[in-house]
Amino acid sequence: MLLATNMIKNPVIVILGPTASGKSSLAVEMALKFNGEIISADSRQVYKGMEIGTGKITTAEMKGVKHHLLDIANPVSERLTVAKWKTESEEAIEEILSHDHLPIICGGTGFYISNLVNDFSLPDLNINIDEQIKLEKELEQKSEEELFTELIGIDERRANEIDRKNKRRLIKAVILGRIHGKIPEVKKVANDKYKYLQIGLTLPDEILKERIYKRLITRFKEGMVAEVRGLHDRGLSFERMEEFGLEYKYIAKFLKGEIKTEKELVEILNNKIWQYVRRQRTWWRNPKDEMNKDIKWFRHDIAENVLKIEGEIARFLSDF
RNA sequence: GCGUAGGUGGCAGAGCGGUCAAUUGCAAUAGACUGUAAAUCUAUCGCCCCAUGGGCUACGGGGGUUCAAAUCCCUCCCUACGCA
Repeated sequence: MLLATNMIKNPVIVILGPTASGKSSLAVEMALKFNGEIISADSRQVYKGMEIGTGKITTAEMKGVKHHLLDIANPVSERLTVAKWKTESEEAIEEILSHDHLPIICGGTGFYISNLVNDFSLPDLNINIDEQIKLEKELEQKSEEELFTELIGIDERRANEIDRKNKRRLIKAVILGRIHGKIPEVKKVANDKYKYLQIGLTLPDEILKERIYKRLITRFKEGMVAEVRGLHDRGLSFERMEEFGLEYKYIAKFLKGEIKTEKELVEILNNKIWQYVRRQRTWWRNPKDEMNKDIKWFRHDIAENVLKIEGEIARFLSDF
């Protein structure tokens, strides 16, 4: 019985790891074994119509397992952020638990997972996207120094810890400050609702690189460029695509003619995806995030490890 | 064969007598991260050392001018374009 009670925390599984490490299929496998449902923790797969470019799981690959938080936002008119994702994911967890299924968070966006698992609090921004973009454009005109100075006036604590060379963060902090005044200190709330088991998937560099490359080629064959072109035809600006990064950013550049050949495009993407993998690894390596220490890492190229993971989950569940 | 423009660090590409181990971009490596996170930002990036300093080898090869050369001269090799 997994139903929430006041006494017992509920179990939530997290499957994380760098891109192309095989998270999605493992999550499905585990969901089938443990009667689970999957919640995607991917900052790009939340958008409708962004399929091949995000490596989104297909209906066939889901094997009947219910997936949450895919296709919940319109990339043209909406901007999904951590706060929204956190709220939605918690709702999904509750829903899954309510019919006695096991919630399995699966994804590569460490920032999102960290916010959920640490249960960081984020007040409602309460500003619509057009207003926000207008403010961003306005603040973009200012220098880092000016932004920093304004931030000190609003929220000294945040100013002291912020990376004062990172303009985007400064702008966001100033906007938050203008709306909310001092931003409450972020701290880990003692999470009394859920108990998490975090499974990390890894692969040796050479194997991961090869997988990334092969997957890239496959996706080109599946019509990734056409998908991006189609999105653009339906109103998704190249500017916005560049903001999405990776596949969308560089295919947009290709369609604009800034990247000349498909060969060049593949090469650039291959590098950029690898750089992304390294950023993901850096995130999970960060010792300041206490929850990182609890991640149980498994090499996904060793067949027995799937059984080990299964055992790990079974043992974890036996405590509830 | 003649003419012209070039040959610079993994790549692209600045520098054109000293302040150059050499601007910058990319790639590479490490790191940060609380509201766009696939984004954004930072650091390192010839070799060696008794390392906020010192030594060595470097700007196609060789030679020369100069106190001093990636930068000037000679010569050889190579590349691109033009003319034969």
